[in-house]
Amino acid sequence: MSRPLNRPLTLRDVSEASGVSEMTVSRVLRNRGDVSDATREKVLRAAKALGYVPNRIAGSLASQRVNLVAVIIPSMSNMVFPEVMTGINRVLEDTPLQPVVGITDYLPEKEEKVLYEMLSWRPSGIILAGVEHSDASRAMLRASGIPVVEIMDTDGTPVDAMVGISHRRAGREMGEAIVRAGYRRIGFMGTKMALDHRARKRFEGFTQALARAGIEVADQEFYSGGSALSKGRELTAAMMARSPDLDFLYYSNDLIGAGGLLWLLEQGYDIPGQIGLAGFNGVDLLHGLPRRLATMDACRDEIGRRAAEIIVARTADPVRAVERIVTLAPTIERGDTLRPL
Amino acid sequence: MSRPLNRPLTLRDVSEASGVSEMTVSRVLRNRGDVSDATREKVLRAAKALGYVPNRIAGSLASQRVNLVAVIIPSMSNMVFPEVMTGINRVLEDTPLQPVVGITDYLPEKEEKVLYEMLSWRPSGIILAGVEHSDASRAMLRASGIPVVEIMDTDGTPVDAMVGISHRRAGREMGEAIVRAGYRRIGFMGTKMALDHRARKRFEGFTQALARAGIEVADQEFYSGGSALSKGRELTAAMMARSPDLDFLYYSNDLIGAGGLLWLLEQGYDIPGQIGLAGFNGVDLLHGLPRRLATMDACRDEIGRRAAEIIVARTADPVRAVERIVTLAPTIERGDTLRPL
DNA sequence: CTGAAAGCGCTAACAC
DNA sequence: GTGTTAGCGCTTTCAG
Repeated sequence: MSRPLNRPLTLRDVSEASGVSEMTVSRVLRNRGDVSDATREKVLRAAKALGYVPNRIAGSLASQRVNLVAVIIPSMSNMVFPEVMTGINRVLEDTPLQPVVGITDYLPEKEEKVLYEMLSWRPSGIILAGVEHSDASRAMLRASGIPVVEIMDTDGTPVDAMVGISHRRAGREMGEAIVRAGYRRIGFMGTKMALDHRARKRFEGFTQALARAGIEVADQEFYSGGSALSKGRELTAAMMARSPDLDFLYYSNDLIGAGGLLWLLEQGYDIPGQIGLAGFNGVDLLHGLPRRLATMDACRDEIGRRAAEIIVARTADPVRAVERIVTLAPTIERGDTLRPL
Repeated sequence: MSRPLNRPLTLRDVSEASGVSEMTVSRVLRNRGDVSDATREKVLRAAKALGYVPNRIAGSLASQRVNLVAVIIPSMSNMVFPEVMTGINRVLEDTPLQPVVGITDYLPEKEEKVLYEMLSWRPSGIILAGVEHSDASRAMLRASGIPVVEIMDTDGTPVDAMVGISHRRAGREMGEAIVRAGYRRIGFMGTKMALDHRARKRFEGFTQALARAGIEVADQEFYSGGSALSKGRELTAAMMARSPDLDFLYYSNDLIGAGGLLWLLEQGYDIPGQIGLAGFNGVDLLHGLPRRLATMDACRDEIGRRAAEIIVARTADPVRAVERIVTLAPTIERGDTLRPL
């Protein structure tokens, strides 16, 4: 029972089946130019009957237009990125543009490779996460001659356009809020940050805010891999054993924060009196936990939307000036784990 | 400060810059055929200096080969699918094939549209979720003449190949395990299942297993949208208020199950003595909860891997016979919420 | 080992 | 409204 590996149909097949020239068939199928209703009917019928699917490879080569937008992100399992994708999708849905996703696994070399692959398809625009890229990547982006939007982070200089939040500032503001709420013995937990620039920047902003208040991070711990929730438990248990006098824990993401929260509640800690907690991201998931973790929205959906809008605007009219740098302002959600002022 | 919307480079540019014919430049860039080291050097140097990125549109048209694999899934925020993607990626990484993702939002019309779009790029293979598709979609798949692997679910007839688990059987087995553990007053909570065929099949298998034991589902509730964790709480609270005598709750996914678990623990229920719980999927997240929810692994990663392997095998050698139907066998993880036998 | 010619399937641009 | 012509940038094929 082998399937019929038959030659794919071409415009010519539809042309012959309908008795209309290839050119007119092409016009009908693309809704371009005036075609009489009679011919249109004939063509559509023939195309459907044959099951013709146009060949965009040929079409794109001929028209020098490719309605693809390359979206390059570090990971799909990080929750954050699917949400950014949702924002992008919503905007592109109303346009002829189609997103195509590439994954870098947070590896600069892989980013370079993926970018090269993507560019070889001559997309209409590129959206990529982060502002730190290899020299080769930057060169490719610049040479591509297409709109490029770097997203998530605005602490840096974009090749072209940029949409995101300042993670340094996000960390700083959370640090300030914590200090203002009266906490003094503060621990930090997060991913190993060698390649996670945004986590690093949040940490930098955070320590800076503490420093201004004359406080140092009392304890810290970094992890990699594994289920974030249980990591949060483990790290928290270990840190509280080591530094039982801590009165606040700042987590680099909500999931490990949630794990810590669950553990502390089980141990009978008084939250947020005895100890306060905060995470980062504002993930939806938190809404089902026993307490709402204090966090900061990363504006994921809006970042996706704004980035896509820039691509759309530039694609429609490459000349018109559009905002090049969009800095969104995340707000602190105090939840139930950050003492009220 | 407008960017240089310059003409993209072509092989010809590299040819002229290096003084080597276009044809030989092409050979060097694709590592095909024998080229002297001297020329190879010259070409590579020129290409890099110019920042040349080949045009795959033209290349694919000429060679009639496109190294893309279309992957069509309902959603990216469902956790399940990113994990399937991971499996697919791992296999394709070692090949020239590249996955391209399309999202259907569980809508048949959208699936049809996305499929059409994808096919218009003449991919080397298609992986798509589910076995229920519109007639038009099936027709397109059949006419495409390329390997098609339907994934997740094996309760149905594939167009070509199929990799997944039997959701009907999964539901049945969980039902049997619950009955065997001695539970009798059983409630069910899940998504509205009009378009989620897999959830529906699990439910069918589940009720069938209960029926065989002379039991009917004592209460049931369906939801849509919202944060799954808090939905789980709400649904559970409502159901326990309505049917306080339930001794088991079966959830159509782990996230709402986790929400229910948290709520029940807070209310002081004795789990699994007074009331037992089970979900579906085996999501990693559960490992950080106060109790491990009983669940059933959906084999997401393996499904992705096996599907990709089929595509790879068929692409390498369209004639060689490969398994057409791969039914994986998920096992029950009893966790801490299903009474031991 | 290298090059020249032909054409992949479609569309831009121009006739009629 | 509809058809004709000439490529798009590359690779296949064949000749040297």
